[in-house]
Amino acid sequence: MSMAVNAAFERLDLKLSTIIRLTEAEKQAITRLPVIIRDLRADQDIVREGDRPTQCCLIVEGLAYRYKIVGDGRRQIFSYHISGDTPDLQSLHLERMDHNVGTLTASRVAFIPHQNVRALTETHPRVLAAFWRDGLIDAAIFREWMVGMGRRTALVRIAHLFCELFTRYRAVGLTDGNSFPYPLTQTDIGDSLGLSTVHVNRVMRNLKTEKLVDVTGKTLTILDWERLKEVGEFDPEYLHLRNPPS
Amino acid sequence: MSMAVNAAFERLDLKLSTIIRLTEAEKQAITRLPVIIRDLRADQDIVREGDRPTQCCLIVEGLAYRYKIVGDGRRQIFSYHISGDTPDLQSLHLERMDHNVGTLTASRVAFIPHQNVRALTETHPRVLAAFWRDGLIDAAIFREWMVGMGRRTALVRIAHLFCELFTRYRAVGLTDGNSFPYPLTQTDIGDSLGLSTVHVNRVMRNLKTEKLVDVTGKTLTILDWERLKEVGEFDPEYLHLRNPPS
DNA sequence: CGCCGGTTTGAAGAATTTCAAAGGGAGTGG
DNA sequence: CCACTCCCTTTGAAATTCTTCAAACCGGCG
Repeated sequence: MSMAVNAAFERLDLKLSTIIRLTEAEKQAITRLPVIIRDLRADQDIVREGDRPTQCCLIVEGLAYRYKIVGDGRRQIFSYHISGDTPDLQSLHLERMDHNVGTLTASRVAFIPHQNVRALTETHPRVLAAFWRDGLIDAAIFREWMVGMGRRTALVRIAHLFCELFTRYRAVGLTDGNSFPYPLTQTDIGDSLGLSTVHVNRVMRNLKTEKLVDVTGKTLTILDWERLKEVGEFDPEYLHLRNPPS
Repeated sequence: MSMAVNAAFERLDLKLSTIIRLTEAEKQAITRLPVIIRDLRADQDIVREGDRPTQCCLIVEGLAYRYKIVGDGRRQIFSYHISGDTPDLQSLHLERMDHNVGTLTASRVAFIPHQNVRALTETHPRVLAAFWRDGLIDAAIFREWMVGMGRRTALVRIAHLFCELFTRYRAVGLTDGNSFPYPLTQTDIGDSLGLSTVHVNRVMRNLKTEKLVDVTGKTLTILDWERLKEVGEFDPEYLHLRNPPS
């Protein structure tokens, strides 16, 4: 297995360990899951609404996202998924996909047959609990986005999203100082937070001129974490991390 | 145990049975969970953000809801919970509550110690899967609300919410023809869908003058289900019911 | 060089909020 | 049984946020 896949499994272990500290045996049982690796280009669907998957995916490298297309072609993005995430674990229990999972960048994805995941959770109940818990955190993130879309202004929402992304990248060791990979377009941000691209653009300019963030190439740098947290009304509690950012 | 509590457990069984058809033994194991019944007045919190619950709750009668209060006192409602629902099952795996659960009406609630739920899921893995699945449907509902807040107009959102409530009440046998219990205020609707009370009022008037719904007392009647579904862009797929409404 | 996806800008328009106040209806106390 | 109160609904008008449309710009890449 490639280094990258091992690293992704380690990030998964790390994430799952946040309350139930897994034993070495449990971590190894996860790492030894049989996988089929696929390399996908950007903007490819991993699973589609209506599919009845027989396998789950683990993001090894790249950025994936969950989304739905509504009647008139508009898109709502629900979440972003980085290395170590398992965005469609729900397919274990919900036969039919009610939304899409796709890649935002070229990505390497590991597919694991449901039967092997089931076998793992049957023999390792604590791993099962960890997977369950992981999905509950997904739901907590959805709720936090709902708060944003329902009750916060565009500026707060965008600042909050940057705080969340930074915190999650940091939790799995994928930040570089105050920078993290940022391949998102302003349209993606808008489709995530319920805003038009034009408005995202104007708010981003504020964040930049206020020296809160800087975007260079496909990297976002947080220039003033304290103030960004304040502007974004960001409290990482909902992410249920063991070591929240200082 | 009172009739009402039995009925609530039957609704829970019904809900959990939607994919994994539970055996009589499994249903009985659920029904025999030890419970402490409490009667709560309207507008009481069942659990609060920051709490570390040692028990889960089952709604027996009444209407509960999950919500969060943001900085300036504004409220975001995430979901509504009726008889047979277990709105804080997540506390089994997420130690600290990241939001509140409260009553909207006077309600009867059954509390079940975590240790008994854990014992049940250890001896009955299929019940565990059913609980897990139930939480995944919660998350699917969150996503659907996100679509609404991000990408649908106020009219569509409100019509959609009414469709959802009707469908969920119907699934547990609590509708009366095309009517269902409706104790929500226009402020509640607004706090659910990210709208002001004033605007909710104006949209409700449209729905009423268009003869789509009627609100009398604390009952909402759907006057034209087909058109309401259409206006609300409602597709019940996300609820993952076995028998979606015709 | 020229294309392409993404960003930026301007100006007009729409949806929705805010503020302020009046109206209604159900329950409570006198 | 009336009067009062409280909560919720309804209405009007002005203000704001955000969207839409349209076009120019920009930087990387084949």
